[in-house]
Amino acid sequence: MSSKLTDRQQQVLDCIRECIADTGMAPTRAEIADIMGFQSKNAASDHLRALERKGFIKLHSDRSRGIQLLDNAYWSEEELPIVGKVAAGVPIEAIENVERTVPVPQGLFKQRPTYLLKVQGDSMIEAGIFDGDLIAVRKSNVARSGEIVVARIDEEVTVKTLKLNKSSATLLPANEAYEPIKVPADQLIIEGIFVGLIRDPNSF
Amino acid sequence: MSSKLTDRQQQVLDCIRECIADTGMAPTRAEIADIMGFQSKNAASDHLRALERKGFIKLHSDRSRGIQLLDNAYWSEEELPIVGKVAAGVPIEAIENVERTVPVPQGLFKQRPTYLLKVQGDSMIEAGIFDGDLIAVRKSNVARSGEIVVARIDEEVTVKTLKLNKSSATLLPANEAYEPIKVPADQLIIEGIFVGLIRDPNSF
DNA sequence: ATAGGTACTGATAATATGAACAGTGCTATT
DNA sequence: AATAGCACTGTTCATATTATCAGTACCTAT
Repeated sequence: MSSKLTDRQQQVLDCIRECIADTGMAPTRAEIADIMGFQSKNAASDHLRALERKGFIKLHSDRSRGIQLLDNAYWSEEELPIVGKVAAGVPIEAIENVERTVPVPQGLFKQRPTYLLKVQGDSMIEAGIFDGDLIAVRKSNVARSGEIVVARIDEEVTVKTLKLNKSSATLLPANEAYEPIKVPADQLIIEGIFVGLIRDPNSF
Repeated sequence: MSSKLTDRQQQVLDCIRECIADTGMAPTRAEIADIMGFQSKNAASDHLRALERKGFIKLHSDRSRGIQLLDNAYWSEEELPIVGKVAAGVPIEAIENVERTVPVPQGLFKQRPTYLLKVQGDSMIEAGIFDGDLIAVRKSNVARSGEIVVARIDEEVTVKTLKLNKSSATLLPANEAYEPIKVPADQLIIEGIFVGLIRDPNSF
């Protein structure tokens, strides 16, 4: 239903977004024509109809500036639990008790996280993941090679970059001081995939 | 200047907020009158003038639905603007146009950010700030030594760790490949303080 | 070759909306 | 007692804005 936009339609949509970001108001047909360089207001009308038909905006008929953005409009917020601490160095602690929850809106990250983990240790600092950071994790039991994953070995949970070979998996730290961990494929349990990071320098 | 609102004025302001949250459009005088139960559109006009005089909204004259919620009102919810890109390497780009907005809840960071900046360059990688990261910035024109700040030199904006001496300031990169920038105290303008970081590995 | 989508120009009519003015009643302050 | 701000009703007028119709031109798929 929501087919793709043409270049020109995309430009008009961007123009509407800019207007709203700029003034808080949606533009009129005349304003769109002005910004886009149309001689006729109807050119703008045509584009708006196309954008509505393709599901990107909603037009409120007979209302001034009655253009409503639809696609990225629905950010519903969700409280995500911090389910525990995860070692970025030596694996230490298991995923267990919910310490507290943090409001994470849908749409903050491209992939929707399932829960948050507080990072302990410094084995991922070269990947920009520091001690104390919160990482957003999407629950998954599979992962592709190269992704940063939350993995469980025995009863311990750790965050590392995953490298998959034929029959074995390697958990790669991002810190020269640590050694890669090689695990037989059947002993490795993927808990989830790293989909975002939140850092608060003022949280202790 | 921004004196307090009367109960009725507060109600009108809330009504405007709701309208915008609901439909994306500001209400007309007639719609406000309708929602509030006024018999006359002018009652709404009067309230709008009062709200503008007290600094809560901006009225765009002769424009339909030309009601703009001002600073304290507009972004106080959750949507924070990404106001531009900032160089973490060599300063390149100025704070300017709003690209898009991202929903950032109140309690996500200890200090409430005013806006977000997209980081360009790698001069802060040892501080865990990577190219493409969004940094949350609280607007401020003062900062303490040791804080990570967004600073403006001439017309260029950059993010660095601030070190203050007697009469001069030093902007310290977190990357061995870059040199500290020493600036006379009067040529340095602090734009804001780093209060949080958001990274989305899937955003591109 | 015909139909439909895209991408416009140009003009007119209908209506939505803002602005201005003239009032009323209340309350708090000087 | 007078003044000012608040909180409205009611009306009129100018203009901002949408809606619609009539065209032109180009391109693609049937």
